[in-house]
Amino acid sequence: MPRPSNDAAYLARLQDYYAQWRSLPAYEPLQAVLGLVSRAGVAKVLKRLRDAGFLERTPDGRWTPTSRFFERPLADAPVPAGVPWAAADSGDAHAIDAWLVRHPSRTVLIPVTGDSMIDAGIHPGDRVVVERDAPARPGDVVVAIIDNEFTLKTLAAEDDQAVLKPANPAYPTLRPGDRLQIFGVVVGLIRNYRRSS
Amino acid sequence: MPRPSNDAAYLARLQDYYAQWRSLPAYEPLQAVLGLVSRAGVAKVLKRLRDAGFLERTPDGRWTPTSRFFERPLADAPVPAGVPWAAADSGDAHAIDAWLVRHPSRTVLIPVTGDSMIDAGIHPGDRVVVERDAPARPGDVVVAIIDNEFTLKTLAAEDDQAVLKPANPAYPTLRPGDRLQIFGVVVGLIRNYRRSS
DNA sequence: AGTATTAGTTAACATTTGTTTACTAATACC
DNA sequence: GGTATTAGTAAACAAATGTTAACTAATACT
Repeated sequence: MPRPSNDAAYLARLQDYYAQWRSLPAYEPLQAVLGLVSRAGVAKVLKRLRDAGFLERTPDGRWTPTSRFFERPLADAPVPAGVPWAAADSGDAHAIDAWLVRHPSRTVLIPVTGDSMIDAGIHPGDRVVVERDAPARPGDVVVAIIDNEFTLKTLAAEDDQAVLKPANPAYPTLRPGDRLQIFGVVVGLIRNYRRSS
Repeated sequence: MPRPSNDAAYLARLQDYYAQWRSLPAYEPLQAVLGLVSRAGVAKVLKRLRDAGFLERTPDGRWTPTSRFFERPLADAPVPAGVPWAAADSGDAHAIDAWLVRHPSRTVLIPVTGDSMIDAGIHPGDRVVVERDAPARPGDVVVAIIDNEFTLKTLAAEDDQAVLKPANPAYPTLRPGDRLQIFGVVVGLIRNYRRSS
């Protein structure tokens, strides 16, 4: 019964625009982007895309993409059934950042030196994504400051004392006692196999 | 002579807002975000941030972040304990996306399942950054297609034959012979310790 | 202390914004 | 063919938008 919509095409145009400008246009420029003639039409398209889960509103009422907006199927590949589709092209490359960094102003990248956390999959040359002033819980990987140096360890509790455990049997557990100073919590990790820069 | 601006703080608030909403607010809500009282003040802040290279305009005049907006401070380890935050102000910054993704249109993210590469620090739940159609050399971690499924292994040469070696003694070396089909080369890896989404 | 410089405010402006209501037109199903 | 349903248009609206100009106040340097 209903007249079919080509919302897929509208979504594609919005994705292209957003990939280029990292922002959505206002209604009037959206007319041109979507190929419509009336702002009212634009409003209806946006509402449908919201109902489909691709858009939402910021606190001040602006339209903004949801995470679903950035999802892309694994195109052109002999995709085996059962392989999750979390692939991306250029449009999603930007989402790496957003996925790892929740509070940009408090987030710092720290290069990893040494192999004391190698059993946790944290290798020399990796960079850990560290959020400062985040609450650290036992089990978290944290960046602590010991003897004026950064050190990367797993926070643990031992007899009601906070201790720092390496993920490498060759290193000892640190028991800094009151001198424990936590710089931040490791919330992510990135590794570049091309090792340039 | 000039009165000092705390544009760094303003930028931080914008970054946090954008990280949460993937969009910049309008002038009036920006007053609240920035802690200003007048829209005119907002306009001046935005212009300064544009002049500093953090913001630009979309074709229809909206403010939008530049690539520089997404750069993260890169702390050097070790860092003097007294001034940990100084590391962030060292000017050494780093854009995660640009560092990991060199050819966006050929780059794909693939979630890691299984532990066959765990000794290489590639854990289940990680996402590998895969570049398709890149030349694969022995020693590279590659995504191969075996029996219609993705598999993550290290490419190696053995008697002039290409073989796929796992990084886990519990798994066998694969010798696909002519049936070896390489989907892409792993150029990077990202891990999110917060595991949400 | 004096002064040049700039951050931020206040007030006003035309323009644009997003939305609503009533309408037309295209489509899928019976 | 007939009809219910929805995509999109047209016109109108109040409200918010972005900008300018004149002003005040804080700061760094001499």
